[in-house]
Amino acid sequence: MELTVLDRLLQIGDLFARDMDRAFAGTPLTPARVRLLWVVHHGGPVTQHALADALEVSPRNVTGLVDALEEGGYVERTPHPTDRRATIVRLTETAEAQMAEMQRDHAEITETLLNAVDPHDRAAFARGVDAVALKLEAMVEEASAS
Amino acid sequence: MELTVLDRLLQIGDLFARDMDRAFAGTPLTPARVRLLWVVHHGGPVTQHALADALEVSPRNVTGLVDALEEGGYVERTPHPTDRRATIVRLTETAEAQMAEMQRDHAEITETLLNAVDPHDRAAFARGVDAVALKLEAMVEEASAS
DNA sequence: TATTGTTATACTCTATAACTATA
DNA sequence: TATAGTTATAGAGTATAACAATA
Repeated sequence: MELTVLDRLLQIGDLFARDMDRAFAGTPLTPARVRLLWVVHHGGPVTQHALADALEVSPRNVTGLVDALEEGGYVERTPHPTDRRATIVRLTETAEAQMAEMQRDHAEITETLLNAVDPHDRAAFARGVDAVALKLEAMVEEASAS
Repeated sequence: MELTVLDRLLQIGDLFARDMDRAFAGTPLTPARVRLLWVVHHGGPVTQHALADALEVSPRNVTGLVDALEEGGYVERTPHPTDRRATIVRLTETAEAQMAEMQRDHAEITETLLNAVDPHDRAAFARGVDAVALKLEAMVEEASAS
């Protein structure tokens, strides 16, 4: 069975996710937890509520993820300086270093994958990927509006 | 923050998954269950064990998915003609029709997305997607071998 | 002895609803 | 009255291990 372009695109996401999974096997890190760390790494210390919004999950879900990450020594809960209801989540030094390394790996993988594309095709490929992502985004938005 | 090509590719997978989710909201169909139906639709009636291999999940997991799908009227368990240990899973007519429709939608989406790519870029884009998928597949295989 | 599917158990991700402390 | 986070509860996906029936 020949794979369509869409199949290929979905396959890429799957492969990448599975590779990430494998990379964190044996640690308490799971995809959802890594995603939280990734968001805090990029956005800096943040309240759990804002984190729930950023991850598009429920506040309750964030509580569980932060619980596990705190116990594993990846994040710290510190009180909000002015709002005593709120909790600020920040990465520990270990986690910060780990995310920085992950970011380097990410960049390296991006480069390796792009190098796998014929040099003459690269620019068109990048434009195509952009166009498809934007189109799909618009389609999903339109669909969820109706 | 500018998105890299890899980010875009991952975003495409995410968007698509979320759209599928939304499409089956309100039914007992979930991503894992739809995936099982999809595999049976394409491969035909199959034992649960073979299904576990195809889906790359545990046999126990298949039992649960088939339980739910059987209760919902999407699949039927029938005895294997010669091996009395084994169970054959087949789609009901309803599910078969639903999967056929999904396949048509899938093809339509593929076409719409490709049409979003500049005609001059299309061939190069398709070649690039193929190259990236194959490269990533090779990378994952190599990584899991070590 | 090996294989198929199931029961038993457990962990993770996710959600909604009710509650507490604070704003 | 509204908001931040937690407790309570529940469903889904996943895994391993033990087991029964069959090959």
